[in-house]
Amino acid sequence: MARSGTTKKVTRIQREKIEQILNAALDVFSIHGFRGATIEMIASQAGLSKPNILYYFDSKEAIHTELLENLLDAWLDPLEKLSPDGDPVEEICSYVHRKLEMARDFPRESRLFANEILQGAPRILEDLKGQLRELTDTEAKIIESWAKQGKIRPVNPYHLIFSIWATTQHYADFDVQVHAVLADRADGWFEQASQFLDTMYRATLTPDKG
Amino acid sequence: MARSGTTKKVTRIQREKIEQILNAALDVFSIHGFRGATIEMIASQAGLSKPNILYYFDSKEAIHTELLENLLDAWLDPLEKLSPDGDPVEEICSYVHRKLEMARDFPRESRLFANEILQGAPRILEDLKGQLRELTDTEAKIIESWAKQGKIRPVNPYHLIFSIWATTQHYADFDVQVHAVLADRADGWFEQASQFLDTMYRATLTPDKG
DNA sequence: GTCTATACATTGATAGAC
DNA sequence: GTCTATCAATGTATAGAC
Repeated sequence: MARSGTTKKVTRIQREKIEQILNAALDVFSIHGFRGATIEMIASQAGLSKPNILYYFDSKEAIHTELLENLLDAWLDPLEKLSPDGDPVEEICSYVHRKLEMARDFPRESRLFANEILQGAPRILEDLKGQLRELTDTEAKIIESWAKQGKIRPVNPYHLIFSIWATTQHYADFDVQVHAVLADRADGWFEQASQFLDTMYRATLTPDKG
Repeated sequence: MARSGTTKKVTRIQREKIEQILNAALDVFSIHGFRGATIEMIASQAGLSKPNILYYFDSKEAIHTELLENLLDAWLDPLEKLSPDGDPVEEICSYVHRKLEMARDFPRESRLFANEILQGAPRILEDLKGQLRELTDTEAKIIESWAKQGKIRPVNPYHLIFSIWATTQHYADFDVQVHAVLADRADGWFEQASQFLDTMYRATLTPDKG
């Protein structure tokens, strides 16, 4: 019996198999997208048979959904950590840094997310309009209040946030392009990007002296 | 006979039909990606029958390839127009503006490209490593020389270019997310983004006075 | 040139032996 | 729990009438 909604007891072995499948599925979905991926690919990547995958999950879509749900919380966590009490420029630069680290350490998650958004976010549009929108509103208000107090230069907080998402996730989502362009210089990309973005956001946000 | 490699005479009518199909295919591929798209979808969008599509193109892949080839030149054109003789900050800001206009006016092309890169650029990797890499090297050298002359602040030219691509294409590729977050404020997104990016890149690039 | 009908391959999902 | 075998659906591409 496949573990549908009514999960009872799940043994350690079962949990490990499920992790193994989800990990393989993340590999496959993040590269090929939902429709481009096949259960066969996931099975092969996980070292299991096709029906065995479907013993642990009801359907291909069920695997995909579980991955997306797991993703969203972790993905938004760095934004949530903007502290109103810290030094504004440092807070934002450290947010940029955390996001860039995620692009480096969790590129598959970034691409899974990008794939979903690109195709119109059919499975997470409600989350975007709810959870993400609320969180962004909250953080935008913090940024706005910093601007009003003259602690950072006046900028549109939403587009500041968009630019941070874009510039950092770019290194995961467009990884192939980045490497094609940098070629032999690609090795130090993380440090280079980190330094560039730090420079850019400090220049953008640091208020004029006097 | 399908118009394979050996194209002879192509009438005006034929050219129009081909345009019609390519336009419909761009709609479909840009949303669903290559594998997610079906010939049936393209046919329906173009108001033609499925075999009729395959009368004008050898295969689904042939349509996709033609779209990608048409795309690349137009896509890289704004970068090519960076003039070494203009005012550096203005040149770069106007490049940003042109790219943002393209995200607004050609979002389908942007998403088609993004889809392809996300999946590892199987069909255009050689172009990226050749054409794109050379062009970027050339423009990076121009930016570097501006920095050496003190006309802009010293920044890593490659990561400056990456950030411009990322921030502008974000409005096409992540359009759904942008609209979900901005909600009722979304109407003026282009002007807001344009102003924010102008502010950011001026702050980043304008050298300190004195 | 355009259609209907169809061949053929892929793939999601199930049945049933072990 | 895991496998082989298989079904049903989907989708690419072709054949052949008109």
